[in-house]
Amino acid sequence: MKTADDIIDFILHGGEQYLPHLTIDSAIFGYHAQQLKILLVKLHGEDGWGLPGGFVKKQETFREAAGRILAERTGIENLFLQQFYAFGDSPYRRREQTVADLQKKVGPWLTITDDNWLLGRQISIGYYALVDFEQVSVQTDLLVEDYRWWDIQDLPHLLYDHNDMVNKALETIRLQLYHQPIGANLLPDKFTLPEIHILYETLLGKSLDRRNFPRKLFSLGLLNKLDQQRPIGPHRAPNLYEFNKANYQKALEEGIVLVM
Amino acid sequence: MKTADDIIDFILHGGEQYLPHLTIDSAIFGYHAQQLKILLVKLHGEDGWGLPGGFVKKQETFREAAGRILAERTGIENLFLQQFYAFGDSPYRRREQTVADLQKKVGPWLTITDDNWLLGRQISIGYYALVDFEQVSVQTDLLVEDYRWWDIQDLPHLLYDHNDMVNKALETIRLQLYHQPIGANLLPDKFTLPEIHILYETLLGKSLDRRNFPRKLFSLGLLNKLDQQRPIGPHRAPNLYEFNKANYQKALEEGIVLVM
DNA sequence: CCAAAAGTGTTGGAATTACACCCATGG
DNA sequence: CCATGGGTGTAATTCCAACACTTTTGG
Repeated sequence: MKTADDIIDFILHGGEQYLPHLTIDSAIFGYHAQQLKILLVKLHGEDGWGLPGGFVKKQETFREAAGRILAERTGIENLFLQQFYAFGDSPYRRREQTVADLQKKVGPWLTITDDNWLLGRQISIGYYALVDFEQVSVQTDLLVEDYRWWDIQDLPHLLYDHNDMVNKALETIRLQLYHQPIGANLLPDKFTLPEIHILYETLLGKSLDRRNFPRKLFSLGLLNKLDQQRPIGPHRAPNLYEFNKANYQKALEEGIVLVM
Repeated sequence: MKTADDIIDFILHGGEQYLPHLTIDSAIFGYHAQQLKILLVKLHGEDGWGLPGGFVKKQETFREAAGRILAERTGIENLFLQQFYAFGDSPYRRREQTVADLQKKVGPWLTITDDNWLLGRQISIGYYALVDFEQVSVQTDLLVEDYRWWDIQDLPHLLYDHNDMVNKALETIRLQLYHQPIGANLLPDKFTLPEIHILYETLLGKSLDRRNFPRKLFSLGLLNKLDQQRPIGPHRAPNLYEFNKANYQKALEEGIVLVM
């Protein structure tokens, strides 16, 4: 989706390639400077910020679509991606998109006819992703006017029902945190104990004991201690750790019970 | 949906009233004779058993649709209903329904044209419900040829991806059990400790200590002891309990942490 | 040598588990 | 009176939470 012609073709004939009335929207969480952030985009023709999203190709799985959309936006492939909810109930989504609505969005250069595939009620399936902030480089293009990482404490009013989506995604992540390990996709390969500690605190929104917290991860065999330190200015250099991939994978599949 | 004419109208013109390409399917669990059961239906024109489902009206929420479909099938209203997943990835769902497929299903009396609203890829949103087995009376009609409660241990091969749906629903319920109370909709208003005990064991698929189990429910204030017993043949009559509605509701909303 | 952050062990209390005997009932 | 299932308390253990001082580093 690069040139203006491509976009015109998408608006008029996208229905030949994509499923109509269904989008995937992704809450992409990244972690940086001890802050949990979420990636929002601003599209040309839209008035505010929203979650990055896209349509599902007719032969594609939801999962593949979510991965493709994410790769298009962030450049990262093979992410931890999880479906968290299907959205269709908000007043915005129950009101059908009319010819006039759509015409207003696309501007006067295109004429929308009443059989356009984008008309009607749109539902959305939400996926969340946890990414290493530093690996992401967002591409702006003819669709995406701007993008930005936002503190989740400090979100603006988002388009449509996207605030609901963010809240539901966070709620799901917090619950999942008690049954699955999280972090392998939010942190760099090698990280320090304070880093993962603050990550968990940020996700759960509460403070965790500095001495007890690592014990739980160790007792589950999730961490390997490395023989390296990271210099961090005029302070004691913290040790580096990595996830024990085998145990991490096992914990993902079989589930764990964490009490924090 | 009662007469043959209604059904013909539904097949030909349902798209005017319902959202195309989207169904709601419900995993309706009931509990009886110390067995967790699931309600399956067999539709006219289909070869096997599947979950009861239906379409969403254009102005209806998913939630309302799930409730309406459930009420139509079981006669129960105002149920505990929970969305658990959106299904669209299985090979069956990615293969589009063709004119020939649909024609075969509806039989030779109707002619399916290539603009029929039922053609194409169908996705489904799964809801689960927990119901009191005894309150349910299923109606057969021109669509539903037969219905039956099945032991979940003993399910047949279901239509399409419905086995996946049942498994995902069970998995979700088991996880939810640790964070929300369950039972008010599966048990009669008054029940005995052994009944709720075996219910939890059945849902979790593991045995729970007969003396420790009730203590947890009591410590959360979920149960009121009644001054009644239930005669059960030549044995000691077990006491009856009811849920403490206020605490139950609070636990539902705020969440709990159960370790079992 | 100083400021800032990392690292590390122990203890008291709470929560969880494990376990066995008596009671009530209807036939 | 007997077979069956219901009811109940305690002790041992494990798990969890709370807590403060020492070490390292660069400036």
